[in-house]
Amino acid sequence: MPELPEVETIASILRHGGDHHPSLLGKTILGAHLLWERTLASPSPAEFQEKIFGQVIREIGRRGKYLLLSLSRDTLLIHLRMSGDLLVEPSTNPPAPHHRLMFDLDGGLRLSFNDPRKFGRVWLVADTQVVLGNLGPEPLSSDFTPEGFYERLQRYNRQLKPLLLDQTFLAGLGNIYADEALHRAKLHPQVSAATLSRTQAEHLWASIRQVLQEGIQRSGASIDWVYRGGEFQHHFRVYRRVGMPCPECGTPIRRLVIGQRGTHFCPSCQRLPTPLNAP
DNA sequence: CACGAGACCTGTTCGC
DNA sequence: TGCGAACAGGTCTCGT
Repeated sequence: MPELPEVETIASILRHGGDHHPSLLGKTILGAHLLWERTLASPSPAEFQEKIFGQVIREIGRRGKYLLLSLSRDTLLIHLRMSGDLLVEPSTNPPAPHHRLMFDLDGGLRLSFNDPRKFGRVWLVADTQVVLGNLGPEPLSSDFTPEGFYERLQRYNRQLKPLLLDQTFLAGLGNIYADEALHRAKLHPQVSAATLSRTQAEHLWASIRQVLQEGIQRSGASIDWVYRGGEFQHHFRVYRRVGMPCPECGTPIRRLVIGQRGTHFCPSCQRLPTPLNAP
């Protein structure tokens, strides 16, 4: 589920409080219950239990698709992968189906990591660089510039779609926002990054920021049974809209598999450049 | 270096 | 209706 806008939305809810719970800032972690072993990436379960006890949640942030809870001594990093979600509930609730890790907090609250597909991972580390060290630039930060983006695109003779999904190239884009950004930039997902003109690169840069900002503004996208609250799914222009008309030109949207991911695009607005030596 | 396949998992939806 | 196939917001590892 969660790409940058969804993780940002969850971080914001945990930081400022939600409909039925207060902010988690200042809460003390009284204990952890690990229900699916592999959810905890590091350290060992025993060390995790021992280290997390008594730490206070000081800050709640995000880097790429990682949720960051800065604690008294360490940082708790959470990656939701495909189906993960976080909820705050009374600590007396019985564990719901698919709960993988639960944190008891003071005030009778519990922070629960729910993840049907079990792909999500949690780390407790002193140094976040161990986990976040290879991430690419943060697309909404001021140091992500159109000039720098153009120069980095030039370095890769790779198809655009898989490159945009590569978190070491750019942090936070996932399948939905990559498809939506490419459509707004009128670029075919299989165009080689290195062939983009300066203007095309700048257009893509602006499109990426636009879709992410709109996603955040609409509290993310909610699809299927995972994650609730977001509205961005009502504003997709191509994602999962096979056969429906392109909002720009009316041509039916098509789907391709690129890098093992379903890819949605308008075959009219997003054309592959014709080779110069074509017959 | 660039790319594809397979793995990790469970649940929903689609097609016959 | 039933049942298997296809598909799903992500990332890692291996082989070519």
